Amino acid sequence: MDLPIKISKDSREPIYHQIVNQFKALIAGGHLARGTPLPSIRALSKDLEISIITTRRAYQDLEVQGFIKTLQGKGTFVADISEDLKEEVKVTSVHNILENAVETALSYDYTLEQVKAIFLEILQAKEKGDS
Amino acid sequence: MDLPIKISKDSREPIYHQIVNQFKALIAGGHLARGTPLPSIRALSKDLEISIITTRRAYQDLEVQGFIKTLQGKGTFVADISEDLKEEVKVTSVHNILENAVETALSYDYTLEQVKAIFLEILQAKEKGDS
DNA sequence: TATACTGTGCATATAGATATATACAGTATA
DNA sequence: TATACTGTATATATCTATATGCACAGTATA
Repeated sequence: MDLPIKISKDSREPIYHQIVNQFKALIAGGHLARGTPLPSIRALSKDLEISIITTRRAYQDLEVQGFIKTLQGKGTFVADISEDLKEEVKVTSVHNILENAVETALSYDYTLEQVKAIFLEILQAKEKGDS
Repeated sequence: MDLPIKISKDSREPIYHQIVNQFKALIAGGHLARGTPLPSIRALSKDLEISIITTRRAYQDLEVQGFIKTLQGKGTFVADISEDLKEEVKVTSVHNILENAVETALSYDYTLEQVKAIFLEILQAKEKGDS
């Protein structure tokens, strides 16, 4: 299991929140099939150099939101969620953040045309060797 | 002076931060010309129902960043910043948030084409009666 | 059964945002 | 000059989010 979970300890966003969001994206995005075991809280904690409690909090949040399920003594696994739900999570997450970005641009007095132009530039940059 | 400063006390974003960002957008976006007086810290505090210290902190941050200047006893005013600087603030702020949104979409396994389609939908919605 | 894994619960530490009180100092103006 | 505005400084209190350490409990398996 070589999960691409990366956290920033300097970010304003809480660590447990970063973990939750990244797993949500991996699960809703289809990179983690149902039943797949997640790293144990101790393993992930050691890997990310954070406390067990922080990892646990992230896993608890994910469980409450229905993305994973934990079995004491056995481990933590990707929950059995429907494709519809995954799709809905994808759509709303991405829609919200994009809409928020547009709102911010408008608050800076950009016109819709300008926002579109900037956005298309960003996409073009991504199409080339950005990553 | 009827400033459109709105804060959310429930937001994860600190109140002073919300105030800073909104004034930045108003100033960089050209809605507040240089020399325009801002509300006094006491007036804004009362208006937003927050403490004077919180307002003061926001104003101090804005001053450090060069957007306003305060004169003891006189008040607080929009600073004399160049159009170039305003433009740079606009560009970087909006570019960053849009880029971040795209990154998030990619993390959810959307393709660039899909992101573009969703984005264009949002723009179209805005063009109609969204506000 | 021993042991080495899993997750769990509780009590606490730390940092940051915010609120409050108090006193001070500069400015405008009737 | 009186007063009613401005901003300033400082010290403290409170609340909350976040992170943590430690002891406990369930499970798998050699």
